[in-house]
Amino acid sequence: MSVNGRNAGRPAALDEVSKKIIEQLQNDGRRSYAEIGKAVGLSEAAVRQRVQKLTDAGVMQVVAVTDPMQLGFYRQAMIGIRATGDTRLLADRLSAIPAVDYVVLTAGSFDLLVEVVCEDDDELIDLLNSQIRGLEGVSSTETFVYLKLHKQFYNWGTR
Amino acid sequence: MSVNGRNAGRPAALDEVSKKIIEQLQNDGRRSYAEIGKAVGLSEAAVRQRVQKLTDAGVMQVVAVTDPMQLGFYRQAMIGIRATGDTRLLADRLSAIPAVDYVVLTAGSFDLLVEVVCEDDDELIDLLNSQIRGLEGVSSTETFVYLKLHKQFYNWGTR
DNA sequence: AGTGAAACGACCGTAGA
DNA sequence: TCTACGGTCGTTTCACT
Repeated sequence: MSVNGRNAGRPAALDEVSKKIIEQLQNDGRRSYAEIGKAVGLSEAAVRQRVQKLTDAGVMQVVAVTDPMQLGFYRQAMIGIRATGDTRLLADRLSAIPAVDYVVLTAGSFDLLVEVVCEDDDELIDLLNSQIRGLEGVSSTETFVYLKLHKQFYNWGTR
Repeated sequence: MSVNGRNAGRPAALDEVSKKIIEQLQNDGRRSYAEIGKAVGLSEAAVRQRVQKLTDAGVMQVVAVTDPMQLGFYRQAMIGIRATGDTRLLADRLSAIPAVDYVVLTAGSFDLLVEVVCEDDDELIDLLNSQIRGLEGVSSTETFVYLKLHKQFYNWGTR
């Protein structure tokens, strides 16, 4: 927790032990606390407390991530959007679209970037025409169809 | 497994039970097999076998994902890259840079999109000048600095 | 914040339908 | 591919430092 009870300030840096715990869970999210404890030199209970705290603070979460291709979603794309009006409202509406799995407000020649996951080209075309380009505040879009997702890392922050 | 032992073809669609299991683990990657079994109407051992198979097949993996902001990485950006030569080689070199956490080959006005995670603007500037723009095959870049990561979903494929 | 101990529950291998 | 079961190991709670 932060010193003053708010979380407005910049979070305190993690110590080396917590970083090691996170690394262990980045390699395998189901590794037991006891095993992690052995690796980082802490008791099982201590590891569990730290994981709990890290999770509660939103520093990390243990989740299943899936491979869209393996699940029948053969078409992914990043869509750059130029917008008018409040981009936060637009981001909310974009987030509500099931095929949209990533929304970020940016500075540069796009105001938003959204990643979409589709079953095929037809769904992507429909998505663009019927769901995205029609949204209020979307002035133009540019689509970058994924040819190959080369590499994706989940070790943000610890590297 | 695929019928002929290779994984070249399109994977078979998952049945409803496996989808439910994945959903459970997307909500909480540490949920016990017994608990998941209760939710999907299967024994603990059956759930365990299916999770093992899904993991081995690369359909899903349970991992810790972290929030870069909470770990002191206050600057993220997407970089669009126009390239000459073999983009696969370039993608390999980009993947080797620690600050790069996402590399995708695209069709469109960029040949690659890479996401980077930096501590601050200085690191981002250095990354662009010293590590990315100097790579052989990079003809131009365009940087989209993240103002706010609005939403990120991990339920790719199941939606 | 950490340890240690005891009760409980989860996990894993194996056998069998 | 599933259930059933027993041994082992992990997790949880609590008292203590």
